[in-house]
Amino acid sequence: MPEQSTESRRDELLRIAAGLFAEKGFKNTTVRDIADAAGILSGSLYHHFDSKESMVDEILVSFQTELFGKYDEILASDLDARSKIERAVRLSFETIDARGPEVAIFQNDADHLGKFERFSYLAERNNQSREVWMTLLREGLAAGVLRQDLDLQLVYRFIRDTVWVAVRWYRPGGDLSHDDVADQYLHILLEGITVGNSS
Amino acid sequence: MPEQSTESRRDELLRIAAGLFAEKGFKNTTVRDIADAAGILSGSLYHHFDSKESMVDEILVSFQTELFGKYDEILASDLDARSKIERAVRLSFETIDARGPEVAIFQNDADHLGKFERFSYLAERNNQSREVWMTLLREGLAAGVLRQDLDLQLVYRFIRDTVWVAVRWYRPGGDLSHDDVADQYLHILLEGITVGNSS
DNA sequence: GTCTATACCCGGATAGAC
DNA sequence: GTCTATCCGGGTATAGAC
Repeated sequence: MPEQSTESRRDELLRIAAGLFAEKGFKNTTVRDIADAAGILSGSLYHHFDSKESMVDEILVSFQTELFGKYDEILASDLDARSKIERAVRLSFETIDARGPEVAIFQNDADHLGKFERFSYLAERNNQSREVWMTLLREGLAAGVLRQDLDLQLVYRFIRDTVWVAVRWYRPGGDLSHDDVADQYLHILLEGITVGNSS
Repeated sequence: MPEQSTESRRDELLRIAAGLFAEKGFKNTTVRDIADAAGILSGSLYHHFDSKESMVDEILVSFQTELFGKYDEILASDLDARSKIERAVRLSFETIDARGPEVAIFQNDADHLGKFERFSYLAERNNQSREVWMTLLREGLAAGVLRQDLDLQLVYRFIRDTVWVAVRWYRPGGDLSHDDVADQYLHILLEGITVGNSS
């Protein structure tokens, strides 16, 4: 078994920290909180990491690298316009399922962290995300899939906000799978909640 | 003029605090921040308020009293089921427009504050809000306005999350009025973004 | 109603022993 | 790789003068 799941102590500490950052917020989580949860003392954390900032930095970078790799796969695929939008929406709910803490940190703390130079990549990723979605929506409009009277910028904002906000209540392993949630959400997004709509 | 807009010093301080709580979060806003913004020293705040907690408490209570009064008006009105849902959605965007800071505080800090006894009313209001929306949705279903295959609990969560999340980007006095945003959002919610849907 | 001065606690981070 | 001990800054809150 060449790739066994040996989580290094370092990775374990990052996972513990991510959970706490997600739950309480970055600033409201103390290094003592993290150390307590890991069963060590706060000073010992500094054997592994420079600072609390370094920890959240590492968490966010690795998360975003993975996520945007998947967005790029969707853009590069030969799916039709509607299917690409569906895939991108489903990717969000899969990500909430698999990487909930990272999504929550991003939702709650990215705005604040982004003000510091060290985290300037957060704003770049934000722009990149907008470009991905606007490309998908424009393709949908050009393909005649989307209604012509939509304000695409506004549609983008709604989708961006709504595909991620479920991280507040979704719990992996609960009654609803991420696929169930994605099905319902796509149905609402694509066809609305009222009767008399197509498909 | 019997009701002139004499904002008391106390009210002014609460307004300043609300803006800062909304921008930086409750815990990340210091009493010194508030005092600086008000042009006084931190010690002087304690002439007006017991504590920082009292300030956010007062802000949240008065906001919620006002908001839920309006929900009750909608419930008690003789509008048809679809119109009630539309009114409730529009009320959210009106509230974001008129009381943005309070909405933001509620969105960002209510979960955390709600863990303390002093703020237990937040959980009660949360339940009350769910009851309002579930009532409206059940009326919509009974009236044949909504699709029968919807998971109403899930629809409720989506609406709850999405009608308030616009507080993150909406700016009063900008290009889009709250009515514009509500129009577009209702269109998406009720009929979806794809072509071939009714009305 | 505001200021001065200060108490007290908790936060991130460090140095060096083990 | 962890612990002990500690520094220092900044946080909430208080007492009393003005």
